Amino acid sequence: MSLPPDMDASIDDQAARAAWLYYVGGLTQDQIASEMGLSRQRAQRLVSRAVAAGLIHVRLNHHLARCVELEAALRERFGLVRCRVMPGLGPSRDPVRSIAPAAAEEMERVLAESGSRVIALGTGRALRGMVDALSPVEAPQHRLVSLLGNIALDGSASYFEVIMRLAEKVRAPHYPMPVPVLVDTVEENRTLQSLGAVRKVRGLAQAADVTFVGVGQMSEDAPLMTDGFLTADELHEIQRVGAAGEVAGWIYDGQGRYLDLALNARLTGVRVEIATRERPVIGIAAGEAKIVALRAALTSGIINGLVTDEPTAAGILAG
Amino acid sequence: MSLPPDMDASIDDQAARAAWLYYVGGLTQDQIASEMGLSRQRAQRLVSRAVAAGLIHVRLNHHLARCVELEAALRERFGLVRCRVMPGLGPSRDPVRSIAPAAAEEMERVLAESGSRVIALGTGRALRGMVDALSPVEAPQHRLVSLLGNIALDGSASYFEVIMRLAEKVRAPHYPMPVPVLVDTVEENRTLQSLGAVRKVRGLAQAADVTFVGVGQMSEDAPLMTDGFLTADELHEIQRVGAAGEVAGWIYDGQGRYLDLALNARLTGVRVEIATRERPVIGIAAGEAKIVALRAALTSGIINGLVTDEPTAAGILAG
DNA sequence: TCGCCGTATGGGCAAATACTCACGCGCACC
DNA sequence: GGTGCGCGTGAGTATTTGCCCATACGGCGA
Repeated sequence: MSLPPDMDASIDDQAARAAWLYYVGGLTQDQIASEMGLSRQRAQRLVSRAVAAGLIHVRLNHHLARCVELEAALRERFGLVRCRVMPGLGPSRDPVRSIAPAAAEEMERVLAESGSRVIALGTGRALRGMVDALSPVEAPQHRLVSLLGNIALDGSASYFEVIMRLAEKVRAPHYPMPVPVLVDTVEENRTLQSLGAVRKVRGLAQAADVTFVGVGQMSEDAPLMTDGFLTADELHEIQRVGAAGEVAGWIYDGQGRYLDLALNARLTGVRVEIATRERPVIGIAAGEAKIVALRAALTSGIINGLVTDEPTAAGILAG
Repeated sequence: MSLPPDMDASIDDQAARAAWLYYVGGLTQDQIASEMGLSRQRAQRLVSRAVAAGLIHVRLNHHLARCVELEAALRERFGLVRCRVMPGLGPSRDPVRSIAPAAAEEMERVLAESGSRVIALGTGRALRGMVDALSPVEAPQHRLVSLLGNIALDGSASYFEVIMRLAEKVRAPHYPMPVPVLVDTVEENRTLQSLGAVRKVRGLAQAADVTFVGVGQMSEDAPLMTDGFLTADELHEIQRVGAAGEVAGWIYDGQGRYLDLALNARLTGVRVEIATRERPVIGIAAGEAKIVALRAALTSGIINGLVTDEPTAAGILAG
């Protein structure tokens, strides 16, 4: 997945230019084709490529009354530091599409601070979407630190990589958690935690000025299970003891109190503790399935900032 | 299939929602129509309205190699503090469309500062475009001040209003220059300048931390003439003494030295003096006609920041 | 060298979108 | 109360776009 040297760069350049002419200039693909000396089909492919590759950002420059209401209600009820509610995209559409641009704006707001900040990051599809939607900005004054590893049980590193992508975009020093998410035994965990490198990253993460996390549901489609960290049996067992959701792998109940599980001893990542106004924890999540998990995390204050979509916000408030 | 029976309060809300579904959600206008319970034509109109009203922002998330080169060359040659070059849109297209989003980003960068800043603003189509392209952000810590009035010779106030619009978007205290751009006599000017309110605004503008200005050409299509501040005869006279361009109404020659004109004594606005690294002056301008004016202003350092488009950048460097 | 395979290209076509026009409704002015 | 005006609406239509497919190109292994 390394960036090609030149050929693709110029392809991306062409794509970006075509998309610029299309969306900003308002030219038709025919006009773009003649302007750039291409066939119309090629112009079409370039525009569509630019969109697919995220070379083009579309953002809403208008706060919908309904979303603002929901934001206010959520702020009020849970005492949130930050809250954004984006319009829903209707059922059967991935809500990450909707919240990613707003999450990116929240991140940009932090990155724009001129003072040096420590920014901690979880993992997950929503955070990955956020990073993809982010405009590249030079922000080398900040430090990015991971709350948990990105290596699955089988050793594969494909679990949604967030911190490296982000670091690439903003050119900030970054501290990935250099360990698997979950280890097999308590002893292995103890050994890992004693490593200087791990201790340093943990310390940084615990001192983060702001934290961005996804929120996982504990229903049958729990990310922990689909990503292979839990078996179906383990999931059901944990559901029985009242699991409602999970942040960075740490599972909590319906009131947002962390559960005392055997699993905990094998988790290597940092547990996000109660968020404060000075050190907020922003949850990035949306979807019917996550409503319960979000309400619980908001109730106890595991997260005190939220970016979500309209139906999810309504669902949280309905409970 | 319609989600909530909620009559979306305003037409803009509907338009924004439709555009969101279209651009972010990727629904077709047919799907939007059934989702929102409208006719397809209405959905189409809403989307197009949202685009026209600037409810939707499209930005490029990719720096084109050619533009980066031009930026580097301009930075180097004129010692610029800030420089952005956006892709051109081809001839016969308004270059303001191209530079407005980039100018808005520059402004957002300033607005994102947490410390309090004084931001001075000129007038003109380019600045107006910048403000239109700006995302609304709460930035009440800053103060916005106008470099010149917005009242034309005939008393009309329609001259591109920038500061009020901007203040509305960012909710910052603002200080418009409460006078006509140009008065009839030197005495009138002296009277105006002695007013406390005017003195205060001038003082603020002169102490601005950052200044955004348009740049006017002095060719036959000079904004000063088309906006009615100069007659054709006056323009020709001023051209004869070497006028190359104008910033906030103050005319300078090909080296960017302000000219000593009779007109000056009747101008009420603040003259932008040499920009510094700490107090930069950002020029927002593009177009074939403005190349000479821009090169002059850059040469003497009337402006030390620039947002322009590709052909204009190339033209400036070619001279 | 040949043939195969993956990839990119342009033509054609159906779907989607933008535009035009005629109509209807409400409103203000007569 | 009539009349004209302006705005919004839906139907119809021209344009634009997205997609499929046949084909050309180029690299690679036999």
